[in-house]
Amino acid sequence: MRLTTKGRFAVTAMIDVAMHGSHGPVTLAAVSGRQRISLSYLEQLFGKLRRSGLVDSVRGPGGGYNLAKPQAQVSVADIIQAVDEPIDATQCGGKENCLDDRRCMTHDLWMSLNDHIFSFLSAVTLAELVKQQQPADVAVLRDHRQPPAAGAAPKVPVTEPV
Amino acid sequence: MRLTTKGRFAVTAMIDVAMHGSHGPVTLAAVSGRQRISLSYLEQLFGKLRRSGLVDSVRGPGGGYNLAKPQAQVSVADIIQAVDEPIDATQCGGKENCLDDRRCMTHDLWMSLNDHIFSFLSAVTLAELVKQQQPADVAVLRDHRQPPAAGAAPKVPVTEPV
DNA sequence: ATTTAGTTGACTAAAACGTTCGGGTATAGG
DNA sequence: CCTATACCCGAACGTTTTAGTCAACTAAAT
Repeated sequence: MRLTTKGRFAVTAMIDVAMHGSHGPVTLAAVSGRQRISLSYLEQLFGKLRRSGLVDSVRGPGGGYNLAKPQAQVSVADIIQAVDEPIDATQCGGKENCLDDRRCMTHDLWMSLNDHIFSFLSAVTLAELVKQQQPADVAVLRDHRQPPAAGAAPKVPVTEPV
Repeated sequence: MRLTTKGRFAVTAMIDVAMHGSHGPVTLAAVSGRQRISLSYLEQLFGKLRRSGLVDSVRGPGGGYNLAKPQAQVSVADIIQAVDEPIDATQCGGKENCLDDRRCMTHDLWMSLNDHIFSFLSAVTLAELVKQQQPADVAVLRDHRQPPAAGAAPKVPVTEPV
């Protein structure tokens, strides 16, 4: 699992769609305007998100993108995996001939690291991020949204430091 | 905390130094030969590792690099931070004006993510990696090392999946 | 029909990665 | 002193990835 800024753009955009998609598809033009992400770049990212089954597209006027699944069923890991190239932190591609014909020393380390980070990112869902976002950005939503839930905004659940 | 292959090279090289540094400095030429990493690239990486206080250098014949601290006090996070550019997953550089003059939505998410990954990598020390490596690579070490400890090679401690 | 908006592919500039090269400087050994 | 060793430094290079642009296309609503 690679960690770059590309994945962050995708997550940001998905949060935006989640927050504004309550009554109809969200256009990329709107996301672009709100999040200051290039429209064409968004098109590339959402192409991948769509092919990964994370969003559905609606063409034509009034069209745009909808989440394909409930917010609670979309994790950050899903999003990042959809847009980032796999990267394969082990370089040997799962084979064990990375160094001469033995397995390279960091093989296990990076496999384990991959697993751990993936676990963490899989545990953070869009629903949680949206919930966390609302109180801070109430100003942005002064249009058509229902008021934020009562006991809102628990922080992102960081599995406790080791 | 960015995650690229660059950090892996650094970790691999540090493990190599840790494993072969028991009686004197380890030359980068030796590391290069064993780990198949370009010598000049290693020089760049070790320049950073040295400036970060992770290794000490000894010049001249018989010189090379020594760990500057006990293996148990060097974490993977230390190594990666030394060689990888900070990257600042929040893009706004800690400021909160990423989007217009408000904080961008993913600010908290990525801060939290950074913290979590950092915690994980901080908990994995060189000592553990070396210990884990020995049984698999006994063949490589058929020179001057003491036999591996009795109950050797616990896997890298993955904090359990969520 | 026209407009909206997704879909696709090619193309670009800038950055990062990994490497190579060419020169330095300090030091141990003869 | 001389020389081989090995760290030190910086410039240049080719490749890949980012991030963004552009143009042409398709589907659907009015």
